[in-house]
Amino acid sequence: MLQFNDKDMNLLILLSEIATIEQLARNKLDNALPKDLNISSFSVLNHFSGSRAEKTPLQLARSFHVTKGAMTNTLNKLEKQGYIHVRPDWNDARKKCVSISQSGIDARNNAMKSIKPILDEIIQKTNHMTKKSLLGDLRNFREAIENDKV
Amino acid sequence: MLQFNDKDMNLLILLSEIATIEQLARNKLDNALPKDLNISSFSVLNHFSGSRAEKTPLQLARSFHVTKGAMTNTLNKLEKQGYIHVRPDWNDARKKCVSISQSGIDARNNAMKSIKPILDEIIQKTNHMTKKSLLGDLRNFREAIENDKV
DNA sequence: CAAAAATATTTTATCATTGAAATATTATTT
DNA sequence: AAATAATATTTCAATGATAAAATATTTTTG
Repeated sequence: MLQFNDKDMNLLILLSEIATIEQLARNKLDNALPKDLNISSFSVLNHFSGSRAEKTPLQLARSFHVTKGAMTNTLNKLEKQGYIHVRPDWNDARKKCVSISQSGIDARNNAMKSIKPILDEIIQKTNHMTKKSLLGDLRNFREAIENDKV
Repeated sequence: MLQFNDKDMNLLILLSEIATIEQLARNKLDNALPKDLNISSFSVLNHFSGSRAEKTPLQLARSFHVTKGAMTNTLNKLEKQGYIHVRPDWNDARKKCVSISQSGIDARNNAMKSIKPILDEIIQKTNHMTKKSLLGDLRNFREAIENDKV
């Protein structure tokens, strides 16, 4: 009779808890966002609100741990909407440089307003310590997954 | 000039950390699993390894926070593979009763063996306290998201 | 310097999920 | 008991992601 140890089982439970939260949060936010912005597009815009420095599509794909094709798709939509600027890299014709536009900033701020009630409800229902220890633990945990070579 | 408070921003960072981990873990496990089992199918089989009691498709959909259509899809595949038994509920013809088969148990154990190296590497790279506090905090956090009516 | 390898982006086929509609059955209302 | 509402499952079109191949450009090698 096969047996797996408790640590493995507990890790699977932990991962499934994470997957559940991701699904719940994604659906809630997706529904609350303006219909012209899905979570992927919003995340890219929000990323640029922290630092408006130009990024290449590949850098963005890596930041979000998403395939290059998926990022091409998201950036094409954002560009058509006028929310980002895309220009060639004059030093290397393989690359592009992506930055947020003013209307992208506006769209991001508007999107923030539409999801704020959801964020505030979650904040109100969880206490400060939970969220604070969660973030630190999650970052350690991500690094453990990110760095292993499989 | 629009301003959003730190709590909102930190919550978004936390959610994006969760999404990142989910994506990393999903890809790693998906690649490691036998090709006839994706994460969704494996999760259902694994669910039954804890308690082999029969469940309806709707109960399973709710457990995994997935739509009924998605669960129909997953269960159809598992049934074709012979990994689950599906029978009508004799008391209520709208319902079905799903349970795991012996070859489903075997497939699940086999799948566990194929992902074990990944699990063990993560376990080795994170310490016990991190994982222990993580799970508790995540459960509180999930409940905060789960229960709000939006 | 020409050929081969590496890098960046896009394209394509496939797949799993969603929301909503369709179907079937059971429970409730009047 | 007939009509209406509620519940469980399936189907369907649309969407967004993946892996892998295609294309274009730059870097490295011999």
